[in-house]
Amino acid sequence: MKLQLTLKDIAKHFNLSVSTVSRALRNDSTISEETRTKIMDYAKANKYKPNFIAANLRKKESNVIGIIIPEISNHFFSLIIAGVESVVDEHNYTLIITQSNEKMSKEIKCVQTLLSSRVAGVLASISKTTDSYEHFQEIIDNKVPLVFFDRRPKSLNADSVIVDDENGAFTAVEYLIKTGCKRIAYYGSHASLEIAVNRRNGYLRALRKYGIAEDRKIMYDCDTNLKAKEITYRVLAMDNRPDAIFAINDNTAAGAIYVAKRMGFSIPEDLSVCGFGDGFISENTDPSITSIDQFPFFTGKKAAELLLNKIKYPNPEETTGPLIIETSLIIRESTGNIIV
Amino acid sequence: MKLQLTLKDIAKHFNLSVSTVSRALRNDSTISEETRTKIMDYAKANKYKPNFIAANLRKKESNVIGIIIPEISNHFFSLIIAGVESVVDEHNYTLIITQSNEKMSKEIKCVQTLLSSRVAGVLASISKTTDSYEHFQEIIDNKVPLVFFDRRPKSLNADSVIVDDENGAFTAVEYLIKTGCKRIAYYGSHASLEIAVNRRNGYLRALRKYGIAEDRKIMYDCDTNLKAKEITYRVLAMDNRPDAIFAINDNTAAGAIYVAKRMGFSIPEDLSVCGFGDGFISENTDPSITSIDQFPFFTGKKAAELLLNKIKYPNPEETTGPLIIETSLIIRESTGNIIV
DNA sequence: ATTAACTACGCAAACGATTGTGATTTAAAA
DNA sequence: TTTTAAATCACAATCGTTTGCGTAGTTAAT
Repeated sequence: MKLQLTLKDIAKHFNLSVSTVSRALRNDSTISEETRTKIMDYAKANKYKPNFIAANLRKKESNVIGIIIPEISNHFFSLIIAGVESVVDEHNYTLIITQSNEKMSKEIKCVQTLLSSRVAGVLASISKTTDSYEHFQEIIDNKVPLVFFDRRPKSLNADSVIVDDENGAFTAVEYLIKTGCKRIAYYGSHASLEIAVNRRNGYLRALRKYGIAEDRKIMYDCDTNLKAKEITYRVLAMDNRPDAIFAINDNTAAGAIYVAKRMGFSIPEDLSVCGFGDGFISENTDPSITSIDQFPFFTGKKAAELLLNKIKYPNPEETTGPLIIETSLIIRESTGNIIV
Repeated sequence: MKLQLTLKDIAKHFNLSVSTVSRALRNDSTISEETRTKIMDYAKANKYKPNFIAANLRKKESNVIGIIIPEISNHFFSLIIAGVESVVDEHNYTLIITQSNEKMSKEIKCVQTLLSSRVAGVLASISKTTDSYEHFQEIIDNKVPLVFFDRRPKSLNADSVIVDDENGAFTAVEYLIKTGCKRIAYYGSHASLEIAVNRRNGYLRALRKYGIAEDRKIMYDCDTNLKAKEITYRVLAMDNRPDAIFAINDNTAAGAIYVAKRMGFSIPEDLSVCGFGDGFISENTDPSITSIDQFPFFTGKKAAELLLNKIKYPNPEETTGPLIIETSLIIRESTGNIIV
């Protein structure tokens, strides 16, 4: 048995030329109806599979798009991948997934791989440690379409699909205020991440709007479950303790809740807690966590659609402004009711 | 600016032949030291990227391996992907990810894509709805190495890496018994899935070992959070109610806990609950859930290693027995202490 | 009957890399 | 000085497709 049937094999079988077979399979009308069906039937019966490699080489185009993800097993990103996959698949493209593991060195390697694979376009979310963008510039220089999602470089003129973190945070904090919270702590992350800055800004804007003074003493650098478990004892034991905690992600919120319950606080009566990101933890904690849904699947879809559009209508110079995904507040049990 | 530098471009620049450039870049000693470094320097300076497509076509081999996943956003599978990616990357292969969405029709399409992409090998976990295996047989017929992970077809002679579900379930239930539970309910899944059957068998074996009679009345077809929430009211309200629940996955266990708490039962005093799979929900519920870790990252690693080994040392006929991943019981708060 | 216009297909050159073989140069051996 | 072998590199085929162009053979128009 031949390993893989080729056009040449089919041509030989019918005593035809390779080009005729090729055209017949693409249903080219310059080939007679009779010959066409004859060839197509034979191809189907013998499970002919076009060699994408050869076709792509010849056509100098590719049906694969590449994606660079900080961490595949992160639920948020895996949902983005699912969204991307849904549209990529629909358009008969193939997805190559690479993972940076939040390290710039690996991220650079990902770019090399994707470029060597001559992908038609790349989707990327930069790693936390990335502080120079030459590798991404190289993608642009090679004129392969590039779209960032969620996390994007500050100093690069490229398309992107980002979440409206600022508004999301604002909405969450405003909601806390409307439920009667007057002293809201912030558990955030390093200013190096744009999303962290934006969420913090949303938090601050909400405070300002309702005339609540910003207090640095209850704003923490705390973005993991573990850190929240460490810090929350101190936070809730202080004089003039916060009556709410707004955390940059649900894992952190869960850590805060864990500690608060063990310290005897009841939630949301004594303390309201709100997370961000709606990982699926938030539904399973007790109480379940009020949070901000970022619609990662939708984000992935939009990013892929934008990329495919750029592939279809190439226009290297032009980049539209970022596509902004609006968030949604999901109210659960860890916050109180709005006071009218 | 040229789109992508090729060997021909470099050759032209130095007035050398393409073959010389090719050999120089692979550090072939038949090319003079001087020419070699000259070429390599130039290539590096101008960011030459070998065209994998062309190389693969010529060499009739591929540096990409494909994976077929039922659902990417499932945490278990995303961890498997991460494990796969880690070894695939280490060996300078590229990963193409396809998703069956638990549908056989899509799964067939995935196989077509992978075969057309002339992957060097494929990793697959079959979808829940797959009931014929011709598409996988086709992979084998084409002599491309194939390794199943976690879920495998019953009637196909292929390599696989599977979790020792039977022993895992046995260990969990034995532990429940040792903590004093005498009437253990089972929340399981359809018999169509091999893993469901195995877990159930482990459950039954543990009961037998300790002389506990199997009772069909407390064995349920219940494998989601929602179903658990529906069913548990009834389960815990019955006469002679169970003093423990062993659930086929953590989501289901979380649903049971949710209801049990609301019915006023305290866990684990009144009711022990044990899950399976150690999704990261289990750490964040209250109480956190005792569960069975399946080591998905490790499973992915092993599957990838097995596949790469088959690629390296092709031996189409021979398939070793399945590689079995042992599980581990993670004791948390939803179960009691062992009674000595 | 001659020319024009189709129809249906084949030829051959690409795409970019790899690799066996052949050719030239140079230096060493006889 | 001639022979030989090693060192360097070029030639050309090849992987499987695609595609512009050319060419038989047929039909229709003049």
